[in-house]
Amino acid sequence: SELCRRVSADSYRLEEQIGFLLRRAQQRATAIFTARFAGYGLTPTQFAALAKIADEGEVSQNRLGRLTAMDPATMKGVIDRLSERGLIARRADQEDRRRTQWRLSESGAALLATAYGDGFAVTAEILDPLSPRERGTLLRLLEKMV
Amino acid sequence: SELCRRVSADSYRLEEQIGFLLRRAQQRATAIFTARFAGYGLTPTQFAALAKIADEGEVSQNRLGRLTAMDPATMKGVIDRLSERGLIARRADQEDRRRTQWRLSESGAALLATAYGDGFAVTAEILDPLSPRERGTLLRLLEKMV
DNA sequence: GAAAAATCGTTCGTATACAAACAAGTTTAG
DNA sequence: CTAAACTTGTTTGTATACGAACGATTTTTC
Repeated sequence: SELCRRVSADSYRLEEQIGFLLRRAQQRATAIFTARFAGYGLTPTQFAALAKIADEGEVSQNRLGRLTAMDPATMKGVIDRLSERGLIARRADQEDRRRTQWRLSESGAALLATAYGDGFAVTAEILDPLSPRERGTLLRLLEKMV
Repeated sequence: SELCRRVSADSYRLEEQIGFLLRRAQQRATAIFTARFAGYGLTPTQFAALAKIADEGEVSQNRLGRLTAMDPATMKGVIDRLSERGLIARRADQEDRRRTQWRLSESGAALLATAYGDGFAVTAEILDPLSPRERGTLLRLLEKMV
């Protein structure tokens, strides 16, 4: 139609745009994670938060957000849900009264210890379509782009 | 501490997991898009929907969802917002009374005609950290992985 | 031709994701 | 030392994203 001709989209192909490909790749990655972690009831961001708290031992909410690439508003929701489930415990910071420090609870540590193996399995499944060499290349290029 | 030792996360590095890298890459891509498209008031998914409707001329809601990689529930929200802004127009399908067909309105076509250029600019900015050769490699690997 | 299966669009609930504005507390500049 | 600037965490509002369940309709199967 006249309308379509005028828009003239001949050269813009959505399927080839990096933004669209990244969105689809992340959808697939999330689906693989969700299937594997159904039994834990953990989302990718919740698992990332637990893993980083474990790395740090004790960490403030804002710093945890920076380490896991979540903004403060998003971090609050993730922390609230982990806290409600008793997987993490808070401690008021004496030196800076604005801060809340978080650490793993006993059950959080136990859950995470079991879940790590599935974390590796998720990564392996996501990368399965690629050769070992391609996997390294992809990680390197994504790292360079971010 | 005992808790940390037992979790033993030494080998799981969040920063190197493909899922985490994809999430960060998409965050950056979305931020670049949002900055460039602030004047249009269009989100990445809304732009993708408009571009695909333009490609198809007229398309059903479910088919549009498949073309833009959105599930039906997500598609409904995107369609509703585009429709409320008058950028797309509906038509009841005579052959299949379950279907709603969508096409660009005059203003939607006009907006999209201008926006394509910024779409290309967004792609260019996202890929800017990579060499031309690396850009091709990244697209090929993402395509293979999805 | 009737029952079964599939498709289309909708609704609800939960979970990121982020802009914007805010209060409370801490650090820095002059 | 004090005012300005910054940091920390919270709240609100909007927009994906998807599982699950649903009614209406169409297609397939037998």
